[in-house]
Amino acid sequence: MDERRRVAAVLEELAMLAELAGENPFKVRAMANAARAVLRHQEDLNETAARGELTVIPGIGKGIAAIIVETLDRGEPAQLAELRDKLPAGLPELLSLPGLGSKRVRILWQELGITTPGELEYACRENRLVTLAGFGPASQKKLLDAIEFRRHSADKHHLSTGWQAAEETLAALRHALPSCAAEVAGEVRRYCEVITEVVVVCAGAPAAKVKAALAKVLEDIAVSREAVTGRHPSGPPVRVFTPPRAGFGLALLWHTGSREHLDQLAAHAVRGWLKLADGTLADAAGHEISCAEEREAYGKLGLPWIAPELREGTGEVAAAAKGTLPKLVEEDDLLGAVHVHTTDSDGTASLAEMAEAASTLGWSLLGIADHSQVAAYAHGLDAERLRAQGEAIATHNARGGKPLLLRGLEADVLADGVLDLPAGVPLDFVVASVHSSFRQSTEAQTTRLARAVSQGRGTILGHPTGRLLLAREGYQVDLEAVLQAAAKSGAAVEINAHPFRLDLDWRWVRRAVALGVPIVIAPDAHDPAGLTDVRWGLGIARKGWATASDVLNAKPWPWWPHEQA
DNA sequence: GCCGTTTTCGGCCCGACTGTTTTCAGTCG
Repeated sequence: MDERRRVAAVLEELAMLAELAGENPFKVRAMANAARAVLRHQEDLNETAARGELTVIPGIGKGIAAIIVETLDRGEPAQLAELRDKLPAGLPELLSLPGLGSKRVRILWQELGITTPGELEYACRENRLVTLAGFGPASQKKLLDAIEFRRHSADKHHLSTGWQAAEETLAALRHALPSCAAEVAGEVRRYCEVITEVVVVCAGAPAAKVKAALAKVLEDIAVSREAVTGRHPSGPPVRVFTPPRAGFGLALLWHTGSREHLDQLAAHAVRGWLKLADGTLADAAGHEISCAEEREAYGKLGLPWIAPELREGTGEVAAAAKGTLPKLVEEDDLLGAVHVHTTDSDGTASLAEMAEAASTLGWSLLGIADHSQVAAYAHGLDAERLRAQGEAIATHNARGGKPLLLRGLEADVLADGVLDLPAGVPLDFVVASVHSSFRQSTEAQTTRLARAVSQGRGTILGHPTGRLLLAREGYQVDLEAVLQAAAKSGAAVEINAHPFRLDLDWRWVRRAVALGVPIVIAPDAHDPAGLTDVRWGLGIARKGWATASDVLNAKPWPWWPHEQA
């Protein structure tokens, strides 16, 4: 973690604990603001501190400058340890439950002595919350649901987490066992938005060597008959299968496909007088057929290779047999991306830095979409600042700067589906974003979002949730109705690829494709590194059977306004 | 705690919803 992030994390924790301790809310906010200021600060913090110029940074005064210096020198300010000692350790976890803020957490703690989610669950089940001031039957039920949801998702992980764990595992194997064939399989390879485990196939090495190779990457490593298992420090369990080298292709096929995909493959195999079961393929005489490469395994089954993203048993085997598999959207198809934040709202890099990062990625388009005015918490742009940003973008484009920048806005959807758009400021596109006002009945949320989407071409629907998800359980939208509205108005639907907002279920992507609603793959990036998050969105698009022509930011971009001019 | 003065105190970012009240505090984004 770089120095800025480390200091910002300390300031954020200080703010959270100070809030729980009941300190002045404005002091708390000052800490949180300072954390953001640190993230935005361009220069090396140590150098700024050495010159004694920390207080030059807006939002940082004498007090917080001292905290930063202490953090840089000693790793942590004394204040932080004091606050941790003063407060029960479970309070931050309580605070993270939806519906609980610092005030209510303090009431639970001081009135009922509740300091952990477990204690809270007991209290709810014993009906002890209803007598508490500010609480009632409804909040008791909501909290129980939230705890239940958390338990239910405890063994689920975001794709980005699984991806990271898979890459580290794979790198360790390839480094230690260069002669082996190793590849990621399972849910990660299929680009499932949520994964329960990481699966890797490593062929051609004894399990003991595989175990040794993983010692630095995984915890709790064990060797069973068919696999080496462990747990990545970030959470997900990892299984590494170790077939003989000659069986790599078939093992990869077997450990990648969903149960449904494998069942359909087995049914297809029978028609060719073959038997696919338990990871082995045999001919009519019962002789085992080995396949060193995956393409070869599909070939033996009389099928072309099927992209891993499609292996969910939703028609891909039949399509492969008929030769009608789609030509999925590829990374090279992407011209660029939209929905990118800058320091003008809550990003941590400037417009110029984001443009440069996009150019480095080889993109020719970048759509800037900072927060709209009502999102004051994120320093949303009013008409004047939005106009100024638009002018900066126009200047960049007029100079022939790379990439071409689009003027956009992530506009919150206000009451009755009205978008928070300042009048008279020209925009190339808008990302309609669900505001907290959407936390009401499914019907009302759907109506509002559908109205927002029907406001016209170039509107991109942001953050819709079809099912789950780990971090976004609050939204309830009838996506079918919203997609219908989008289909009518020519609006596009966004796949938000931010690791924690990867919440457009691939089944809805497929539905959008079927309805002819264009898809936009958006990184929702707040810094240059975030731009590469489009890979998650790209994977989900492919999983939803999207081709280049289904994706708005793949060639060509028909509504690109500057081309029309 | 930060900031900016009509400089040493008073304001700090806001709109909407929910569940609890019986007019509003707490939470969220």
